Amino acid sequence: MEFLFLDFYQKYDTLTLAQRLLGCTLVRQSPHGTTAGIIVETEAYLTDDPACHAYRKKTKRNAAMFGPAGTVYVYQIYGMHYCVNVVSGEEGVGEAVLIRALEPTEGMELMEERRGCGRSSAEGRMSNEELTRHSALSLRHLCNGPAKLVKAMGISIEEHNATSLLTDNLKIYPSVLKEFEMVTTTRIGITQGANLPYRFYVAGNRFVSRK
DNA sequence: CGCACGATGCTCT
DNA sequence: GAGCATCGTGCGC
Repeated sequence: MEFLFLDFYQKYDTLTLAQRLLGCTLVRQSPHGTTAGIIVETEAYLTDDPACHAYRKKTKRNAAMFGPAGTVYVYQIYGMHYCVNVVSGEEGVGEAVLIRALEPTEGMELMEERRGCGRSSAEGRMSNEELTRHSALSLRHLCNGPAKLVKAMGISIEEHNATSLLTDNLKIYPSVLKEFEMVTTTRIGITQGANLPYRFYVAGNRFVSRK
């Protein structure tokens, strides 16, 4: 199957792209192995939107947002976490789609290692039934948040910010979800532009960060 | 299960 | 110096 080409990122406005990315698969290839997941939750950040990092002007941090559609924008938040965006809209404008959650499909073991969710000492005392339940729980929490998926996928500012989604290192494949219901809500964790309905997720999907 | 809160460091004002 | 596009823990129910 072919990955998404430049025209996919170029032909939609940011709000539409945020919706069209649902169901698509984010794939990361690293020397340690391949990890992948279906995008199940996104948020749009527009240039005239006070919550958008590019709302005021171009700075060193947000420079990647002003690149062409299909550029990767990674930034640090709360001093210890990172989030990843797909740059959208016209080059030079400054808009992007935040990827908020993935349904893991490949390389879950590697994801666990990167997240630091290895077997705890408590698990040594669990019955098989408990272990199965705990494993399922871990899977559900592997990529159900913007900073979690960045860590699980091994995405970093140094290696990925301002790079193109058309390279093997990090790319996106077309939607694997045929028909699904989409939910639209306000965005999470912001104060400015808090009532704009710019968050989208796959209805009923258990890997979404929050309902 | 849900809610409250502290960690932690960079960026822009 | 304030403010973060967050997460994990700890507590109460």
